[in-house]
Amino acid sequence: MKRVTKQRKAIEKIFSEHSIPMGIDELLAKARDYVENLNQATVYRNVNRMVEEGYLIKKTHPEAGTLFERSVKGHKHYFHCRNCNKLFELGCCSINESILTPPGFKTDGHELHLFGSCKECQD
Amino acid sequence: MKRVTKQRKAIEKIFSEHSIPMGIDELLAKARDYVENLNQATVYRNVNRMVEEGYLIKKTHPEAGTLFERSVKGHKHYFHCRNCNKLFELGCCSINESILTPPGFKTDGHELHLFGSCKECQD
DNA sequence: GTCGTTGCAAAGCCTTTGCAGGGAA
DNA sequence: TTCCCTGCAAAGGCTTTGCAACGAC
Repeated sequence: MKRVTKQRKAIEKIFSEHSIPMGIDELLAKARDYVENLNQATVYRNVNRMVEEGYLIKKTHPEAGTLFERSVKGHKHYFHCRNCNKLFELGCCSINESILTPPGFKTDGHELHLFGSCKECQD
Repeated sequence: MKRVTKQRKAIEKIFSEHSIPMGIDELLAKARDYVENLNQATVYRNVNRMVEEGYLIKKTHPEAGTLFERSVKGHKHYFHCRNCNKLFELGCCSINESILTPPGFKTDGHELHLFGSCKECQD
């Protein structure tokens, strides 16, 4: 049976407050505000379990490494700075999924990533 | 100055014959048909350089790990099956990047992913 | 001959795992 | 009390790096 530990609560809290994908280190740092001596292995174990449970989605970016985010079906739009590798959330768009979906396939969400330089990396 | 070694030629040849993304091991195995004692580190060094040169693109698949494929210019659109994790290529779209780009940011490309179930996973 | 490349092995990450103690139910 | 979860440290797996030898130019 599953147990609700303060470590797990802390990690859930982080994800409930941040919708941007996060790496293990970032997550660990934030979670340590709630659980001072939180261990990295514990974070790994929890996020992996959350992925299995379907609460999180695991992504791997060639440069940013492994990232986790809340699994939310539907629109997701990010601006990805090629220079500093930060992700920025974008507003909504008007993608017509059905036009793009191949026959026989069923679409339940989409993700759009823009690539370029963010404001701070323009110099 | 760059030198054209038989090792590098072998790796280029593999990519010119296969358009599907390949992992290091697969690549190494194939390339050893041409260069018997090809070393793994050499493959890593070459593909990394090819990525820098823009000849290859590095991707990470949740299950298959790190994959390399020839870079093809233009928009990239994939259908990602949530069930079997396969990627399918989609046709073109008509994204208006400038509408979505925040003020002060500069966009130079985008990627669109649809998510859902592929034809074979509908059952 | 020069100096970029390779092969080999060691070192570096990131992630997982074994184990004993701690804590939720 | 039970036994799942955590912290710690060690082990794994993938990737990079140092170094001497090799080979393209």
